[in-house]
Amino acid sequence: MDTFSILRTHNLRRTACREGILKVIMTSGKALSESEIRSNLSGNFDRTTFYRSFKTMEDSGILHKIVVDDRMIRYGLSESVTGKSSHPHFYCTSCHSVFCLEDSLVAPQLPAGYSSQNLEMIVKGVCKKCNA
Amino acid sequence: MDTFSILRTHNLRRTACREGILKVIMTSGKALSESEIRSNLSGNFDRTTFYRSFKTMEDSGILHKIVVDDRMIRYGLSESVTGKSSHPHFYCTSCHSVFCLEDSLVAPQLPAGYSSQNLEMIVKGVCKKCNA
DNA sequence: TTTGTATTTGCAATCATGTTGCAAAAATAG
DNA sequence: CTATTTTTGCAACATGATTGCAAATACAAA
Repeated sequence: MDTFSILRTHNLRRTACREGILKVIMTSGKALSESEIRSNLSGNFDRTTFYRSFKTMEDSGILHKIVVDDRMIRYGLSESVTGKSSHPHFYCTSCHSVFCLEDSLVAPQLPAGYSSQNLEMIVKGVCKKCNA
Repeated sequence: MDTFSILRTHNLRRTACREGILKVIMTSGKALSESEIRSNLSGNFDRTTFYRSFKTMEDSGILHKIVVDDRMIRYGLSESVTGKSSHPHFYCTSCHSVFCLEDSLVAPQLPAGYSSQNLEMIVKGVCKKCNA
């Protein structure tokens, strides 16, 4: 799906910043941080605009956050856009990249009274490239 | 185990800040953020001292970080101290508390060439108290 | 195509979180 | 008690993120 259709089906206006962000993420096939996205983006946008674009697209369900403990928030395309189901992520402690894993996630048993909205799993380790 | 023994068995000096942090976490039975810990702590320590205490105790394997997407790092007692095995955490999106879940974690299959060091799972939802 | 309205942008200011160097203070070993 | 090593607190700094507001832009409707 192209960036234009993604924005349109989520009732968002088409702006250069949003389209640029989506294009960079889609091309990379990974979840990226704000700084990674900015350095791969043609055109110069204010940080504020970036943060607001992320928030808007997250709220609309286009992007989802991935947080690893290096305190850098990364954004990836959400399941409704990729068509994939919920899956674990792999964080390479050497090159700091985040990849999607293919397995599906199994929800743990919750105590009585608790309700679940969402499931996140991060596997930390070293990726193929860094292991070589 | 008391705070004194914990520090001693990990070859750390016994300081008021470290003992205070441990005591607050142990009493709460949850993973807490720096600000939560500070507000429950008698005695006033510089922010720097706090951060250094966390880092020292994390490096020694007494504490471990838990990161949820509100960008607040929480610290809980690590498995070597509690005797528990690796387990998922529950994050309440209403009261922002973090609880430990009892299930054990199952590692997903990794692609060839990838190696795993560590596994984290966060279930987001609403806890018993907030559901009531 | 032009115009009107609602949304989005960029800027400046501000806040929160976290880190570093360094001298003074405290903890431990002997 | 003293010497040595570690830890603390302060100031300065870095980074990530948010807010208010006026100017610019996107889009729908004429």
